[in-house]
Amino acid sequence: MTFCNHEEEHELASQRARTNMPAEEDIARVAAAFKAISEPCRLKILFALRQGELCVLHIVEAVGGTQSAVSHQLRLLKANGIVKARREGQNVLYSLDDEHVLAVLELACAHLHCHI
Amino acid sequence: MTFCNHEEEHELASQRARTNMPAEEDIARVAAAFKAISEPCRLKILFALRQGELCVLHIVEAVGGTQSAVSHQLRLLKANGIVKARREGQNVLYSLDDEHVLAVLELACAHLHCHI
DNA sequence: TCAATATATGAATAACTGTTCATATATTAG
DNA sequence: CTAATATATGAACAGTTATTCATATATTGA
Repeated sequence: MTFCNHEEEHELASQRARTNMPAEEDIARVAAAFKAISEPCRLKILFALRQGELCVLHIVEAVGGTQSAVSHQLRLLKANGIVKARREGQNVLYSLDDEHVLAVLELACAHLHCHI
Repeated sequence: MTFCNHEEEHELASQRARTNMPAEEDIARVAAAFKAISEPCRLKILFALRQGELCVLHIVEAVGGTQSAVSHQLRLLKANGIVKARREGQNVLYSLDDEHVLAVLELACAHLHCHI
């Protein structure tokens, strides 16, 4: 505690930071969710799904890459609650899990000043 | 185009997905920003900074780890526009870059049903 | 100027992640 | 049932990333 000789309000903030730190488990879940949407290929999938639900090969068309790679990415996105899937005959249709996902994307784009 | 035999609306969605896909450069920037906040250690830093600006060693106290590791993480967060820093004497005080950052965190937590 | 404190960084290693390839499973048409 | 189409997955390799260690830079007080 000999470090940081600035005002008392910062000391208090430091204490609050410790007491208000979320549980390790919640931190890990949030981190995993962000990691899921932190690769260009997976982000492209999400941007593609803004248009509505798409089958796997349509997603492959939209984002490029191989069917296998896209399928692996979809599994990761689904495992982290970013997208959901439903089977319709031979096809599996993917879509964004809920409105939070699109909201986060739009916030991020606003933050980075890119108009999408 | 022989795949995916479902309704016409999905075909149209697929076409729109291609035409409305953001530029590679924007995709990369968004991905990098999410990657920056996708590691537990860096997320803890952000949660700590909810309380206001903190010097490096207070952050180290709040999140654990070594000073060196935290400093590396802070550099990454700053390089991606997630946090900002200002020097005050011997200390460098870090804070969340703007209100978008907190908003994204809160949205993510709401999505995952964790109350923080 | 010298010592002490705070912060930053280069290099190396260890751990993690994405892609590819081959193949497996699932569904439907014939 | 068989063939064809759509989707999923295990294993291995390649590329990336986080941490550590040692050290460098910056600021202040004596």
